[in-house]
Amino acid sequence: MLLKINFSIDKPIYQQVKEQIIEGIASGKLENGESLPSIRQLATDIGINMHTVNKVYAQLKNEGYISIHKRSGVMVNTVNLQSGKKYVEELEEKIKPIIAESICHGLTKERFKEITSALFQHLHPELAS
Amino acid sequence: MLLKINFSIDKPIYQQVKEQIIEGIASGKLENGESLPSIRQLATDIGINMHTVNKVYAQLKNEGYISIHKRSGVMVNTVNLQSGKKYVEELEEKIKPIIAESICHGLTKERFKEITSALFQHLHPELAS
DNA sequence: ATATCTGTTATATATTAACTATAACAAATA
DNA sequence: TATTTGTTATAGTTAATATATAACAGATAT
Repeated sequence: MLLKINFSIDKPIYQQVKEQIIEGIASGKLENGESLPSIRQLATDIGINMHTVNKVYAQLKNEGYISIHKRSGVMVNTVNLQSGKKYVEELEEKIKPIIAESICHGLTKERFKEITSALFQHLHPELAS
Repeated sequence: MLLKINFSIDKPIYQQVKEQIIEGIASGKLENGESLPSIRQLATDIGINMHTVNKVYAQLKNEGYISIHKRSGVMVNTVNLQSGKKYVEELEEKIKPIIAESICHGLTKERFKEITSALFQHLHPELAS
C-alpha cells in the first residue's frame, strides 16, 4: 500500500499516515492479518522520522487497529474493534461540529445523507444499498 | 448564549469556542442579525485571554459566519454561507476519515445514517423528515 | 469635546505539540 | 553471532496555543 504525505498542508504528518492506514483497512486494501512495514522501514519509505511512525503505530495499536509483536512485526488486527455505545459516543462527538457547519451552510439533511452515503460507498463498495 | 470551556481535554480553547458558536447558529439559539459579545466582554465572561476570542472572531468572520464593525460590534451574518461545490469538497475531506473509522468498527451504512440523522434532527429540529 | 468602548495590531513570553536526531536495550530470528 | 525488531530515553528545533501589556483609530454617549 502506497502512502502519500503532503508536507505543505497544516495537517500533522502522523495524522496523515494514521488516517491513510485506517482508510486502507476500511477499503480492504489492507486485509485483516496482513503485515505492515516495520517502523524503520515505513519511515524510510515515506522519508520521515522513525518516531513519527512509532507514534502512529502506538496509537493504532492502542485503538485496536493493529497488533504488534517483536520481530514478527506489525499486523492488521481488527477483531477487537466494536461499534458499541462507547465508540458511537466518540463518533457523535467528532461529527457533531461538522453537521453544525453543514446546517449553517444550508445543507439539507437529505443532501448530507447523499454525500455521506457516497463516501461510504466509495470506501466500501462491496456493502449493499 | 452560554459557553462552557473544558480546560482538561486537549481540544484547544479557541476551537471549543468556535464550535459552540457555530452550533449555536446551527441550532437557532443564535439568530441571523443577532449581536455577539465584544471580544473583551466574552473573554472576561469565559475567563480566557482577549486574543483567544479575537482569533475565534477573526476566523468566523473569514469563514462567513459573522460580520464585524467598529463599535457596532459583532453580529451573526450567515447570508454569505453557501453549500456550493467548494464547501461540499471541504466537507468530504473532513468526514472521510471519520467514515473510514466507522467502517473499521463494523458500522453499517444504515446505522451511520441513523446516527447522523439523529444529530441533524437534534441540532435543527424544525427541519422536516 | 471628553471619556469610554470598540476592533485591530504589535510585541513579548510561557507552554505544549509536532518532528527530528542519536542512542541504547532486550527479544526474536537467520 | 549478527541482524532486525519494537521500545524507551534524551535532546534539540520549529510551530501552535495561550497569555500579558500596550497602543492605535474609529465610533458612541455623556
